[in-house]
Amino acid sequence: MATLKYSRQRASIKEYLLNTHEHPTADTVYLHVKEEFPNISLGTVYRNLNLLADMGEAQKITTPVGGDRFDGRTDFHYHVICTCCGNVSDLELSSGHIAEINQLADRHFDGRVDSHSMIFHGLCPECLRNSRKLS
Amino acid sequence: MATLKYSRQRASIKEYLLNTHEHPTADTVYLHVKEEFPNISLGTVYRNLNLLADMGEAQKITTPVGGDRFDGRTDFHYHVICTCCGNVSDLELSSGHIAEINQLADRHFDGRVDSHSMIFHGLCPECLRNSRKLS
DNA sequence: GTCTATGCAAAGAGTTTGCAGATGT
DNA sequence: ACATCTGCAAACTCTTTGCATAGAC
Repeated sequence: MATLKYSRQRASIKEYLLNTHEHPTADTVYLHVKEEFPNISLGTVYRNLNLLADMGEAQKITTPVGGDRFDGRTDFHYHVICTCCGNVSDLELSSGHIAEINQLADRHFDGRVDSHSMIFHGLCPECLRNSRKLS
Repeated sequence: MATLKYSRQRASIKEYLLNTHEHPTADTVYLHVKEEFPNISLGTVYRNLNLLADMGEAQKITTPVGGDRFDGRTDFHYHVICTCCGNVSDLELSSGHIAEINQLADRHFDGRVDSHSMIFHGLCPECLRNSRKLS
């Protein structure tokens, strides 16, 4: 089995993920890390994002539109995609509520339900404020 | 605005979606409809699947892995992806429960939550039975 | 006859991968 | 020294699109 070896590129990618709340796409990560490593390639970014996700040091967020997004937070939480501006915000529910959703589903299913991935749609705080001004 | 015109290809695609529970990918739909229309092209299948989804006569299911899947059922319901065989099963929750999830999220969010898309992970009935035999 | 839908093939977005050389341990 | 990681580019998967022709109304 392959041993993981340090790389400045991966460290930079991880640091960026930990310091942003933007839930960037791979391409956004690429453009950002490119400022520190002008020669970095998109392939390297993808390889490291997938590595981090596999190690549980980042989360991959599958969205219905556009590319996947990445999150440096590793604890389980949800995301809200703003139907107005497209931004992705974090949303916390207690682990009790999370487990309840799985149990609820499991009770209504012939097989077995272990987990779920859910993405909410709505308005981010800023777009909500703007929509109120207009009315 | 463009008027929708009948086409045998679209009718066949819709009929297939209504008569299967397999939640096929576009490619699976293509291979099936090809039996009736050997010259049909994948582009036509995609165009019609998107048309049906836009008209609310089918649902597009975004999955974390592999291509999107399509469902002829138009009422709101959930899906379970089997982590063992990859099949997609239907799962019903009452509209009360569905609304409750949105309200729960809305209460914990600064912006506004309108809806959600959720996919469950677990074992389909068949794989669950098989896993019990082994233990 | 007119406008939409089709088949085809090319292009597009997003992502992965093979390889030779650079880098970490 | 040796294994892993990088940059590059090509390849790959899934999906959309432009265009000439066939089909619906």
